[in-house]
Amino acid sequence: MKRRDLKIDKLPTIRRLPAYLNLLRELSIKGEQTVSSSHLAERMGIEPILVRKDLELTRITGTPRIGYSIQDLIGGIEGFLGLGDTLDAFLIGVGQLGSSLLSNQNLMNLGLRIVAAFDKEPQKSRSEANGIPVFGLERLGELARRINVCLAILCVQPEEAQDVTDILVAAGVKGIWNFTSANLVVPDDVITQNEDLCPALRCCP
Amino acid sequence: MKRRDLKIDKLPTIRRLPAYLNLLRELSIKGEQTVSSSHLAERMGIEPILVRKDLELTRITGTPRIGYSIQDLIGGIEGFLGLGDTLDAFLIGVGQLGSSLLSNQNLMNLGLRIVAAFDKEPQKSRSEANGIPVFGLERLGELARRINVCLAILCVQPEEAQDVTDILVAAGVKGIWNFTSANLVVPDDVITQNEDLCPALRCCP
DNA sequence: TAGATTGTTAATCGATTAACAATC
DNA sequence: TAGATTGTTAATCGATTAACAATC
Repeated sequence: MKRRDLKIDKLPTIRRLPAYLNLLRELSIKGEQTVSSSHLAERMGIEPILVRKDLELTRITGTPRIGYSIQDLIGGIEGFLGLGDTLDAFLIGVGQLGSSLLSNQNLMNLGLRIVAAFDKEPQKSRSEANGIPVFGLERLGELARRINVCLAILCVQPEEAQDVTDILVAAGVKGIWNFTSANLVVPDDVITQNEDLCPALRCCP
Repeated sequence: MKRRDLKIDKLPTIRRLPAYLNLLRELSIKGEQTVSSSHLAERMGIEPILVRKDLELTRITGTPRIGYSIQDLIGGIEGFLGLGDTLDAFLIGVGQLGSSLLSNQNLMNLGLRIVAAFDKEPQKSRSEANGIPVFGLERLGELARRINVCLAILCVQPEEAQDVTDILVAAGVKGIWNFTSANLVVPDDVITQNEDLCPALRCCP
């Protein structure tokens, strides 16, 4: 069964899967073989039944009284998330946040590879250190078409975000990971994920 | 009516409010006076009725045929989110992501002020540039108690995250904004918001 | 076997959407 | 007035939780 055939719309679950993965890898390193839904639940701060529902999506089944095989789950989640086959991405805007992402090991772990970065002032940008070339913004459209990436990471100024987005969409990019505060307008077949740093500040009285 | 008296549990709405705020400020700068729910909805990529429901929470009412007063909405959302009264926070872990947050203007806009930063190797950390002192991690507990901040921003290595969290919780911190991949275990009266950079990668086939 | 844990089926809860009356 | 837009009330939808049978 291909990923596309599965229900894609279990968004809350999908967002939790990477957290399960982290936890499972940690347990695996500790030498654990199996894990129960209640243990995972406690570590995640959620209910065991929710864990079981989430894991159901990966098609991995557990064993009553034993729990789930950690290796199976790792494989199942990686497979479901499409990790393993690395996903190429562009990064646009090599400012402080952008360069921080360029060197972020987590992205690699998730199977994301930034193949090129773009900036208004490429010579100024502090990257290249990671071996990733930084091009001028004017080359974005051309290279997006040529290299045919489907994911872009947006770290530009909010005012520039929509313009850059339009270029990306025109070039066939299907996913935009938006770190700007701009609300992007995109066609229906393009997915945006906003990571605007807006905490639910109301934790404090 | 104090914020505390309002229903706090409209989480999806609360998470959308900062986005409305950005949009409204933008419109305000353009000289607009009023805005309709359908216009906001289009810009946000959601349904007009959802916008009206969201705005209901701020207690600002609109006018049929006219829409909402942009100034009123800005004030209402700021009031609701408790912006205006600045919230003091600690930042722990002044690596690349940490220093990027230290200089992030967005946080200031949201009324968040980082009053001190901590790092295992404070002398190595590249900050202080922003006038924010960087202390050694060993002083965290003491200073958290003395300065009495209620929010902390966590940018340490995942392995250190739980230890640092325990110190923070013991010192009375009530909100932890977690940028690590660790799953933090905290008491019920402490809120964590995870910003682990885990995109729903599945946008691409 | 007895007991723990999974996985299924049904119930609840909360968020979104729909319908429409109110109103400027 | 006529028409656009709000705000209310009800319906739908989806996610979480509960109950419990299946099973190792």
